Amino acid sequence: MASAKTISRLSLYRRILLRQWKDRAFVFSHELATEAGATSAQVRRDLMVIGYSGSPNRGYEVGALLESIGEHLDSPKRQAVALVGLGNLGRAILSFATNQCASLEIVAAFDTDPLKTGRVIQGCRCHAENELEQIVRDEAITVGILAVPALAAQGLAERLVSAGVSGLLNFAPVRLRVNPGTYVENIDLTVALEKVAWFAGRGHRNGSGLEMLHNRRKA
Amino acid sequence: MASAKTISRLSLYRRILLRQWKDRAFVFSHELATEAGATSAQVRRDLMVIGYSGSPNRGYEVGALLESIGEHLDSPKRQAVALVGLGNLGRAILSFATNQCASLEIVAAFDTDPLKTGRVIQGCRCHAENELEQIVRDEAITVGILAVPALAAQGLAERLVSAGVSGLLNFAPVRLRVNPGTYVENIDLTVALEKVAWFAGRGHRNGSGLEMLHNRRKA
DNA sequence: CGCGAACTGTGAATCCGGTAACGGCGGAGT
DNA sequence: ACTCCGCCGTTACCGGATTCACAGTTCGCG
Repeated sequence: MASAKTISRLSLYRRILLRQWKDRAFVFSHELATEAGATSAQVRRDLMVIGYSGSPNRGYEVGALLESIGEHLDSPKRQAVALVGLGNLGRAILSFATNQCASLEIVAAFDTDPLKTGRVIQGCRCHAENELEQIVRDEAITVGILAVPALAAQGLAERLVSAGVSGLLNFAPVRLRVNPGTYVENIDLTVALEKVAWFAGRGHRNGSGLEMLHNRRKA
Repeated sequence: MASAKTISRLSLYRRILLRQWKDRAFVFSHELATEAGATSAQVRRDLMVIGYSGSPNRGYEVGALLESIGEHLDSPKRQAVALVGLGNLGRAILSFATNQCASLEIVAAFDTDPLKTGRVIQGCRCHAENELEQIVRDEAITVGILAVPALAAQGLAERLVSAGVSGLLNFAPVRLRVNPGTYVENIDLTVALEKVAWFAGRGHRNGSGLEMLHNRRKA
């Protein structure tokens, strides 16, 4: 049905619409495209997937489009998210995510540091890690964010999954081994940095044919 | 020649080798594969690209393989990196990157906060942003990391590029418009989180009988 | 020394995603 | 009302990336 790439782009389209065209009536595919770093054909095709139709010569009606994207991206019920690890990275994620996603909420954070456990940081209560299973079950948490050192990641991932989490966003520089049926998205800073450095040093082309995470400019 | 995906995986292979098989003599493609979350065929393909040959029934010689990867990933000269933005995210990146990459070094950081400028944070000196062009030129910085708010990102990207940077790692939730020839890698936390949530909600679990949600047609 | 097992290297086939292209429609101008 | 223009929806196509499959090679062993 909808591929992961399409989902990513839909999320991006929504953010763009909300940020700068919330009050406009209509928007064209090529406008969304230039703003998202894609082509107009790609935008149209993504919107075809979600089944929303614009009108010729007018474009897409912003309000209805946003609603339609929401229906396909957001889970019918609100999804609860757990953040594991409250170092610099964890706090950065917390401040990013709190205001951003409508249907997602970080309802609990975990850390081993006794200076942090029990306190409320950026509106989110920090618990000790031995309470993890309990709270994940009680709050019906389905998504986990791992912002912990590499050595701790695998064990915590297993605990999260066995407590009911089915989606993981992993910042630790390790490939997690989880049971099939669990979705893992890895964000690997080291790899990303080395990739950029490689292109900066040698290849002088922009990332074409890459996923939308790469900017694409036309001359 | 080598695609971006291959570069990413090579970087990952190297890290895996260094972390856990540094002292072993030989390694098999399927071992690297399971550790990297890939298939053995993929590993062999990637290693074919860099022109390193293993020996049948033995596998790849770890030391020589590491060296060969290094020749293809690392720039002949050491590359200097600038980090712009020293909020939580910036500091997290700093601590990640300092020990990790051999041939990359974050030589300067920038922030607008006068409490930070002039100080040395995690072994990296923090400068005011108006010194940016000067320092980028003096240090021959080729890679920039943007860990700043969305509104500031585009302007800083342009300044970095015009001062000589040719690769950007962008954490701001904006698609940068830069001149062609500059490589941009976007890391978009919001999009990543929404993607994970989507898969967690409508999971791709392998069991049979998962109901398909149908697309509403809009008139 | 020959056999079997296990791994590598690589051409071929397949899969996937993105782009081009074209028909259709709706509003604007005359 | 008719025509024209621009944009949308959709299909067909294309190129890259991944996987398959198999030949080639090396080592251990009886």
